[in-house]
Amino acid sequence: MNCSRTCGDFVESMGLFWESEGLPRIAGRLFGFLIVQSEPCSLDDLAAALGVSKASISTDSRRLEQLGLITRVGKPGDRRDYYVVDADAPITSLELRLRGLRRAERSLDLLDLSSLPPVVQQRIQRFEHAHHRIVRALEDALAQIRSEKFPPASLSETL
Amino acid sequence: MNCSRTCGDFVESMGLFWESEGLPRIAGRLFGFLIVQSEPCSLDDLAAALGVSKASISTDSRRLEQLGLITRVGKPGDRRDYYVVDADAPITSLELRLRGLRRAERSLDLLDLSSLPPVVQQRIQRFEHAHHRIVRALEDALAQIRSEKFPPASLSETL
DNA sequence: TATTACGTTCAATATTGACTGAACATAGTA
DNA sequence: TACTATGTTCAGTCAATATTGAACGTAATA
Repeated sequence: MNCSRTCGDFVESMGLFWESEGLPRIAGRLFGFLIVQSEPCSLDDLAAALGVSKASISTDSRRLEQLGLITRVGKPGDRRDYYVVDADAPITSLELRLRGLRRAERSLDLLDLSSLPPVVQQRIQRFEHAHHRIVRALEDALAQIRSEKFPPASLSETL
Repeated sequence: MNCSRTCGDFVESMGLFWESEGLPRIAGRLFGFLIVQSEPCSLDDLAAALGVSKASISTDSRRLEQLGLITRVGKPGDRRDYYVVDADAPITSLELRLRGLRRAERSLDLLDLSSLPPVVQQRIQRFEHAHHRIVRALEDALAQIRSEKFPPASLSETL
C-alpha cells in the first residue's frame, strides 16, 4: 500500500465526484485508486483495497474500461486481469463530458422555433449561443490537451 | 398552452438532461417548461402543466430559484408566486458546472504528492494540468458570454 | 478426468432519493 | 371571528439502482 492517509481521502472524493457524474460510487473510487497506484492491480487487489465484493469490481472495472478511463493489461505467466488507469484518461473524461453537452445542444437545436412567441425564440437563441460557446471552449481545450499529451523531455510540467 | 408537440419533447429532454446533472427530473422539466413560456407561471400552473403534485413543484421551484436558474416574480393584486426562467440562466448553469469542476480540482491539489512514487506524481500532474485547461477554457467562455449578455440593439425583451 | 483459479452473471437485498398526500402555517377577505 | 387561498413541510411510499453472495462458465493444471 503506497499511499498515505490523504490518499484515501482522494479515493473517496473521486468516488463522490464520479457519483455526481452518473457513475456508481465504487467505480469512481476504483478509478481514483488506480490513479495513485504505480503497479497494475488485479480484481482481487481492488476488491480487497476498496473493501467491496469482487462482483462490483468486475462490473465497474469493465464499465470503466468501456468508457476508456482504465485499461486492462496482462502479465506474462499470469492469467489474471490487471488494470491500470488509462494514459488518456484526462482526455477521455473530457470527451465524455462533451458528449453529454452535445446531446443537450441537440435538443435545443431540434426545437421548432417558428411556432413560439418572439420572446421565447430570443431566449432559446441565447441558450443556444451560450451552449455553443461552451462546447467550443471545451473543444479547444481538448485540442490543446491532446497536443500536449506527451511532453518531449521529462520536463516537470506545470503551466 | 403556447407550445407545440416538439415543445413537450424539449421539456422532457430537459428533464433527462438535468437529471443527469444531479437535479430531480421534475426540476429539469420545470426549468425546460419555463424556458418555453412567455408568461410567468404560478405553482398551480406548473403542477397542472407537468402533471405532478404541488409539493414537488414547491420544492423544486425553490431549489431552482436557489440555484439562480429561475426567479420568482409577483403580479400586482395577486398574492400567488409566479416563476420565470432567469435571464442569466445560461450563465448561471455554466457557473454551477464550474463549481463542480473546481471541487474536483481541489481534491487533486490537496493530494500530498511527496510521498508518492514518481510515476504517480507525473500522472497526477497531467490530470491537474488537463483539469486546469478545462477550467480556464470554461472561465473564458463564461467571460465571453457575460460580455455578450445584452446585445445593444433590440432591447425589446426581458420581463 | 478432477481440481483449482479466475472472471462473469444473476437473483435478491439494501440504499438512496424522488414523489406524493395530507397536515400545517400564514395571510388575506368577508 | 370564520373562511378561503395560497405555499411549505413531513412522514410514508415507491422506483431506480448499487451492491452482494452464490452459482456458473472456462481454462489451465495435475
